[in-house]
Amino acid sequence: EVQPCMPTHPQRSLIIKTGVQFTTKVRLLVKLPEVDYQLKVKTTFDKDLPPGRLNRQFFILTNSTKAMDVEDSANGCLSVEFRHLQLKEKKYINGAKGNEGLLSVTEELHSLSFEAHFMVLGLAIDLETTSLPLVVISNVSQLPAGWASVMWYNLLTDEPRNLGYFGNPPRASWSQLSEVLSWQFSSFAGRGLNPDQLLMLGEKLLGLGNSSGDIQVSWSKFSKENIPGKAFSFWIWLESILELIKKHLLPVWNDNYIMGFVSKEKERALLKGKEGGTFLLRFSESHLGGITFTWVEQADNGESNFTSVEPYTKSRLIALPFADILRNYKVISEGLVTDNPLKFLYPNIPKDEAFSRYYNSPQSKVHPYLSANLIPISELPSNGSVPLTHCSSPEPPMSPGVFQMLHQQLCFDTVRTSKTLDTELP
Amino acid sequence: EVQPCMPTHPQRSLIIKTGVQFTTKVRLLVKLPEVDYQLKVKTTFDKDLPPGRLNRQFFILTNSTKAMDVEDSANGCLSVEFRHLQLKEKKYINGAKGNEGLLSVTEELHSLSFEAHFMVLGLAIDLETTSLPLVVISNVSQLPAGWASVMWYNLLTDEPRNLGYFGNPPRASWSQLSEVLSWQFSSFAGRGLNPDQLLMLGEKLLGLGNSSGDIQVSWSKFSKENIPGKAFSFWIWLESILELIKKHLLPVWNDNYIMGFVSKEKERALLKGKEGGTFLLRFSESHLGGITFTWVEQADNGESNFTSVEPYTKSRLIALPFADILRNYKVISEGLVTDNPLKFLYPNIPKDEAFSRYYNSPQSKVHPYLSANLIPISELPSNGSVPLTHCSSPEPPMSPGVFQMLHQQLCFDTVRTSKTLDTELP
DNA sequence: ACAGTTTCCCGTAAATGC
DNA sequence: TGCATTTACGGGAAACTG
Repeated sequence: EVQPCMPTHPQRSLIIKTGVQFTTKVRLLVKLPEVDYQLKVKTTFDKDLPPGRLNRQFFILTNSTKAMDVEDSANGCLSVEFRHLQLKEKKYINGAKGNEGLLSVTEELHSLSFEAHFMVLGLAIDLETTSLPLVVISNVSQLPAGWASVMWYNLLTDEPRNLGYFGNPPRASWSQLSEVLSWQFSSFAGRGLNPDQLLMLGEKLLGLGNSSGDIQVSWSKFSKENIPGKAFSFWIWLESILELIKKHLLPVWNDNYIMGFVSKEKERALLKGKEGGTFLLRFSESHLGGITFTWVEQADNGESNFTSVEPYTKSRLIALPFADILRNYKVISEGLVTDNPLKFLYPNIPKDEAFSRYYNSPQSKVHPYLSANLIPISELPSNGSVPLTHCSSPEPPMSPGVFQMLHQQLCFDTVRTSKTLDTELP
Repeated sequence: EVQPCMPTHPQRSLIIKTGVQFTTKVRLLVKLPEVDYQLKVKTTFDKDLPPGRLNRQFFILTNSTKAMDVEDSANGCLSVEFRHLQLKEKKYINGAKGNEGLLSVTEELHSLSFEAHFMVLGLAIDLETTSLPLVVISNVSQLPAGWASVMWYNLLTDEPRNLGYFGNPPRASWSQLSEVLSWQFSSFAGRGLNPDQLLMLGEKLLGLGNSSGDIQVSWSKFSKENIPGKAFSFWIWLESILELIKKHLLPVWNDNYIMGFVSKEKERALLKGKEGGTFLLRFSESHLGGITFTWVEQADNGESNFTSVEPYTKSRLIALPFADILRNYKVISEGLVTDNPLKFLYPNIPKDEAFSRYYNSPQSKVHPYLSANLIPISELPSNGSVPLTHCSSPEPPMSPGVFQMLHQQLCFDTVRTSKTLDTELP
């Protein structure tokens, strides 16, 4: 009876930030003969609190009742769009905060309910429907964690409304999960992940050698516990890269010039023996939202030397777009500036052939002034470069597939600045 | 009877942004023998609207009545501090917006009133007092214009509450105004303006040659009309420099290494004949919030050649602090990188002697990576540098003085994040 | 003390009003 | 249509709160 409605861009709806406007729409699927007069729909947040009380309670600030109207578009059925809805937290007057412990706010699931009551031929009819589970956040910094919850829920259950889901969340198989991850990249950026990239992610998440069978991944391992030795979880790390791509690397990513997810070992194996100046682009595993490049030089004794630059993050890329960094990169050693060591994008694409379309022409020079530009540079420690060992790693493929299903379950309409949740009355 | 209260930092109080919390405090000056029980004070925004109705109307969102209490500090008199006050605009129900025309929102003056009523020995006593005129803004982008109004009001009138002031604002003499400008720099940054700098500002505002007598400056010329050929007024330009100093140049400014306000002509006159590589720092007159440097080179034929770099603005200085720009600046010409052309800060201070204390050591290098730095560079057009003419200009001095008076009239207390307006009951 | 969470509010962008 | 003004909200930081 209750159907989540159709998708366009996955703008991370189903996450609502307090104090920020959102939009939701309900459609009446059945044709009601004589009820095209005022049919009012009321929307309520967390209408029937489940018996296990929630940690936090919210209410809709703005007017939450509105009359249905014939829809503008084709089919002419009745619908209402609530705009400018806003959520606010109830202040627990007498310390009644249900603190169940355990669950973090981004694991707490909520819902919007819609009700309509009317009479047809002397018959009182009550309609009611409910949105998919929602996550409520108070700051955008919680959005990545909230989105992890929405993904995990919709990946693993068909229940339209199991608000206690994260009390005991099921595991996902790597094959399921890797599909969602690739879909995140394709929907959020435009290009998904290839089998090599997914393999690297699988090994990172599950440990080397576990990539053969279809291993189960726990919710905690995916999004809650930190990667060993790091201060962030797997998903938070991956999400920081999505963000970096979206803001600073979009065309380069979509044109497939960023290998991105490669282990350092594999990176060296790939570059080994390649022509001097061959480089590839890799996302930082040590810092959130960073991208670095590694290039190879062939020493006279036949050894390959590898050098990597400190990862560039958002703040650097704001100052200088990534393509311009690649274009003008220099190394300075004892005051001597070397030529750009980056010549060929792995395997052998001349750098400018790959990247010149993204170069920004230096800004127009106002006449009496010399232009003020920045060039990216690395200072070589005077004791010479750091030699690095290398090793190889395997790379079995992995095929896409569940895409359609996910597309249906996870996408939702978004209208302009605010989010739209779309639901239908039976 | 009504006295504006004492100053500490001029954090631009008297400007209130809608939807942002502010704080105000009232003190009872007379000792009331038997009234240390509940003495309630009510604060009202724009209590007695002047007959010429205001364009916009605001009200205090939060609770505006509070009981006086014995003050914590020394003197033990009664006072109330209203915290978390917030202003919201009234929506004119029936199009009653008084639109007097002419006045912009930052010229519209408002006020806060405070009232207390009580009985002493059977005598009903009403106390009432009012703040200095306030400017209400809705976005920080209006703050510079609002602050201009506050300055102009307090500079030129002693009336505690002439809300129609900007209907016909008086002119200021340049000697008065230049004091306030210098005071803005000293209070906002830490170092005021010297006579040479003020002279340049005077010539810029009044035209060359007008700097001898004590010319009158109109409000419009100061803050409303654009500088000829520019898209901003004199004050908006000056304020953009204050902001630049505060955010990016504070120690360098306070140590007096920024000449800043020099005409291009005078700049060249000063540098002419100086040792090659002598440079000085000048604020951009063409763009808001920009700083540039000009250096001189002595050609073989005995001529001086001057070169200036495109002004650095906020966005560039976020990427690379100004001192590091000076430190590492390079010029590239046909692929050849020259040494840093900046050698001596005018008149003859070796660059590193002046600026090395501000240099940022390149960030710690995470071991396996090469550091990722930016260096500031200018590309010399291949047709060679741009020759520039030069001329000299006079420089009579100008003495400070009214400082104390201004300090009393313009400073107001600020408490933590929010602004405080301080007023006293008679 | 501290970590998780919310609030605050600047500054940019977009929307709105005149 | 263009300009003046307000609203929206991301993002960093401070404040809160168990």
